[in-house]
Amino acid sequence: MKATIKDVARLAGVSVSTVSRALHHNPRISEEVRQKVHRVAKELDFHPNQMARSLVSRKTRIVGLMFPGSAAFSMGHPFYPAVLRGLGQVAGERRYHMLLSTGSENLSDAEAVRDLADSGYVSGLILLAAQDSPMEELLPSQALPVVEIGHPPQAENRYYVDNDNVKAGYAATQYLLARGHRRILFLGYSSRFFVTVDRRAGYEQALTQAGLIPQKEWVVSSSFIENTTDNALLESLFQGQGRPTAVVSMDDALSIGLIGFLKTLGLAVPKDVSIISFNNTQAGQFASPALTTIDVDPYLLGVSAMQLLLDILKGRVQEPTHVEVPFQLIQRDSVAEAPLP
Amino acid sequence: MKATIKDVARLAGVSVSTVSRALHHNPRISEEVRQKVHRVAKELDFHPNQMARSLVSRKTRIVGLMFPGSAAFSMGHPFYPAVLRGLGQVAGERRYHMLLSTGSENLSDAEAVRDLADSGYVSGLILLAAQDSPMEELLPSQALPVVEIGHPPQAENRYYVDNDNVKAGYAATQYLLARGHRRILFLGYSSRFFVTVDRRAGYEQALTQAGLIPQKEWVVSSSFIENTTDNALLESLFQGQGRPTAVVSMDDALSIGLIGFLKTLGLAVPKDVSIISFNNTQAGQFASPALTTIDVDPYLLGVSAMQLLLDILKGRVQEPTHVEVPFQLIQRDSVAEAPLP
DNA sequence: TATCATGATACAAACGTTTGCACATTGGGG
DNA sequence: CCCCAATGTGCAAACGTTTGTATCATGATA
Repeated sequence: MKATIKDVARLAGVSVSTVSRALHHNPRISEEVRQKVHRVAKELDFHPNQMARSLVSRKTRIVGLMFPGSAAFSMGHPFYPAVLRGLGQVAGERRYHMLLSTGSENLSDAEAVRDLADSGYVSGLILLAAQDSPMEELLPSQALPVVEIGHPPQAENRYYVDNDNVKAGYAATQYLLARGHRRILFLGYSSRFFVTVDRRAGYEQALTQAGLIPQKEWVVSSSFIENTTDNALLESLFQGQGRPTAVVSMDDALSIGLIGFLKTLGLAVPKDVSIISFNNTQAGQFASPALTTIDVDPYLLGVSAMQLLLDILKGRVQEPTHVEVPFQLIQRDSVAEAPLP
Repeated sequence: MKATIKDVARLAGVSVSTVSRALHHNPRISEEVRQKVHRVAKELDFHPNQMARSLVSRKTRIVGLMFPGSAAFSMGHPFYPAVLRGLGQVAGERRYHMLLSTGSENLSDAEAVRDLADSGYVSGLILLAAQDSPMEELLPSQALPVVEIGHPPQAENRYYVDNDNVKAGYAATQYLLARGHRRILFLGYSSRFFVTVDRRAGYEQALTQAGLIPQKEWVVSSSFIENTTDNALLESLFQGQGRPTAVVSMDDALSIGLIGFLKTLGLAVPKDVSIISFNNTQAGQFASPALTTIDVDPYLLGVSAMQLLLDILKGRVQEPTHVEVPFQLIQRDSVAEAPLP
């Protein structure tokens, strides 16, 4: 049987309320009593019952985590474990716990969020908002603070943490332009993803600024796994004279797929085609050639998100804010000077 | 402000206790009242306060999850997301939630488990017990049901879910023996992992039964990333006449590393060396050659573990049990007939 | 010596449920 | 017509905390 606050009170020879205050370092308690209470508590291995505590305080020390398409699915990409590491680090330090959205197969993201909120177990929510989803309307109903990682379209009155992906897309493109490339392809997964949209804006901004006109046909999505029609499209693009000499690719996995694909067309990276990539994964580091890539620092994304949420819960943040996490361009071997025209 | 049971009672014109019983389908409540209560509850979007509920029932609808070296770290390997998917599926169906062990960097596995148990938030624990760890002594103190995935050395009075890894090791080795191989190497990560130990036993059993004598020097561990000394060892083993013609490799990632490594030695898979692998990852499926591998069904492992734990919590399982999850040998292209001697 | 401010502690209500028990209503059997 | 079983409801205690307010010493002030 676990020790309760009453046991501590009895053994310390004080009242229950005194124990409570002593453990909370309330200044109204004398140093002497405070020490004694702490000693007894330790002796009994007393841990306050969180349920009772939460019942009166109307708060828990748990935050809900919502990964797109349920945690288990997204974990396939190294980005998410890294975010999780950041989240867990801060949560652990501040003695919070993390509740995973249990992703049943037949449960939409929005339903999963609602479920988390309704459960009553969490005091706040962290949403990995990779793509647009209809969770807007149901959040106000529960009065739960929400921090999003990756920012939603209309983000004025939301709390979120993100890279400046427009700037990142710009930087990547600029890096290629500076090396003489003029025919630059933009390769992403799907325009449903926020990152794709933002980085594309940066890409077009850089092109325009260099006096080039962004071509709609040169913005392509593919996954190199299922979708053979996309690959046919890519194949036609890379045939012939006016082919791209460089690619801005939204993810290392995509880039690695691309390298293999280009090889089948007789094109070598970076000799014939340069690639600048995103996400700095281990796979990209060991690929050949090793990928020049932009590290968006998912760990820091996680750290910042959890810090922001816990600060909100503590009442230290009032107005909707966002935190920008810096990215870093990592030079390796997948980009070369553009071949002479 | 959220609706409480009192609001429902008032609006339904009955007492609080009647509402409680009505919602729990207590037979003492008349059908008429039951329906009315349910209607009002739905109308108010009433969700019972879990804290209050847990306070009296001394139970929560949360189970704690403990991944080795903290969730975020282990997620790098596709095995764990798959397990998580299974766990989440069952938890979701049965309206349970999952609390992640928040892995601060400076927190041992044992401490993390203790933290979970002490938190008071969880009613049971699922431990991904990949390797030996000193969590034995602290579990009895808390009266928390624990289900382990992957079984510990002395497993008599524990609940766990696992493959029969001895049998799996035997089957893998047998598969090679049946194709004429006699010089078979066993390649693992580290003998600290339970799976390595068990499968090795199966491996040796198969060899012995075929009239061969297991060689201690032919049980090697490597990771092909950091550890160059292991690779030197492997290199010497694969030089010269009496080299292995086949390998039993504990993981697809290891096998893929091995294929590349052998290539540098001028040896081709499966022509010169056959490989049978474990874990049936996507990487192994797309590797060249595609890996012949044993699928240990991590999803089912997760499903079974969560089912077992929830059944224990429901009081439907009394005695320590274990569940064996079947594995499956998937034939692809990394194993060939042994070359003639 | 009586009064008061000060500091330390205790009392008791409240949080939202569940559940053992008491109570009220009904209809049937004696 | 009375009693009793059966059926349906309500009362109130309990779960383990937190916290506003009351109480109690103590020593200083008048």
